[in-house]
Amino acid sequence: MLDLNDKQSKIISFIQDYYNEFGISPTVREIQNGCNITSTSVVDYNLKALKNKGYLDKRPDISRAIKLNNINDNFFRIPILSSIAAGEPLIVNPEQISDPESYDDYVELPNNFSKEKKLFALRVKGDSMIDALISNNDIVIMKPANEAGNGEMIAAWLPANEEVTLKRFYLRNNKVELHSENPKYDPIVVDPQNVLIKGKVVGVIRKV
Amino acid sequence: MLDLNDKQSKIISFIQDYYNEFGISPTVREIQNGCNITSTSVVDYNLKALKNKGYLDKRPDISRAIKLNNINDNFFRIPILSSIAAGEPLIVNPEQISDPESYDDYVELPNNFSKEKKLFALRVKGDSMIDALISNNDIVIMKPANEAGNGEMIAAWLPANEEVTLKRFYLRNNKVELHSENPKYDPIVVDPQNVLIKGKVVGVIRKV
DNA sequence: CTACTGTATATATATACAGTAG
DNA sequence: CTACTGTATATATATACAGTAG
Repeated sequence: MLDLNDKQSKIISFIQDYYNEFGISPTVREIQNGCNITSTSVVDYNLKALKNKGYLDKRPDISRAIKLNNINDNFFRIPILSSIAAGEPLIVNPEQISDPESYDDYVELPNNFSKEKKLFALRVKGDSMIDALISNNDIVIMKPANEAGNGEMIAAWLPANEEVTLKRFYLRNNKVELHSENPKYDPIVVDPQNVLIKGKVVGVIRKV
Repeated sequence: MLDLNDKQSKIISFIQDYYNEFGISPTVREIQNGCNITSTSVVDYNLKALKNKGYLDKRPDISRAIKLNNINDNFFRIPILSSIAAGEPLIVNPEQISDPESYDDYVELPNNFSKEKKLFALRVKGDSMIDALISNNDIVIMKPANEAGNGEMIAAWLPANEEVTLKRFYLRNNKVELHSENPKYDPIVVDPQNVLIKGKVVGVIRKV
């Protein structure tokens, strides 16, 4: 995508927000007022520029016919932060996800999947959760969380190993036990300060 | 929902179709022409009636501000026809699904889930596919199909048992073998004429 | 009452146009 | 050239209004 100046990105945001609120696109005049622009000509001028840059489409002479090229109002996008149990660290904290649009790898979920929209996803690598019916390449949908109850399926960051892993959480005798759902793998037992819970599993998606 | 007369359901369909094509709602005049209505007043009159009946909403004096109350353009709805391996027959053939909107039980999938939109879904009952990582209450997304290749996961109708079952398909020595993915269950071996393939599994969705 | 016909009209709206500044 | 200012204007558009028919 080509760069946008301040005015143009403000126009895009305004159209997006207006669309989210009303389900239709704003008029040139509404953009003018909403973005504090001096005249409709300037809006027109910048809309043409945005059209040339590929950010939107417009039907001529038709009211409210601006269409942003990546508008999606009926499902929400959550980023696939990284793979898990594959040695790669989570690049960012799930709490710090600012703009899901900026991630290349994502899944889109219908709005009725969950009321909670601040979810993220991880692609599962390996077979450690096979007995929980989660296999290699499945996408797990996660809700950000810092703590967990016994038996909950969580993604945890292990600083010692520098990896994120998908496990069932148990706190026993002041130790955190992370259980795989595969008899091949023994539980990981660590002190609580050596494990950082990143989120809880709220769904699984697999394409066959 | 209250009943609609011919003209009003035609108007609703026209708005829906127009929206699907252009991503915005039509004007009163476009509805007039598209539905062969004599004057804009009649459109206005019927739009008010439709608003009162709850079929749409409208912002006054605003162009193209009609919003159908159940418009969904970014994901598609597929019906959950019934449960499988639970003794209940499939009520209809998946090929005969006319209007996915008319089913009470459904899942909504983002448009990018599959190019094929004529899918249906079944809710899994039982543990016969546990080794394929499909468990009780999972929803399997199916593509309608009448035949299958060896090893494919299919939903099949067994007239003798009057049930739909989820199995892996194998054709060996002129017999159809339907294999569970659970060592607890023996394969079902039947003559080809005693089994009707209904669809192939294309996805699995589970909410935790 | 409901369900229109036919016409008029105010305004919502996109866009053109003549300048201006760097 | 780019990026505006300020104004004008054609038309796109929603809606009102006076009737009419059953």
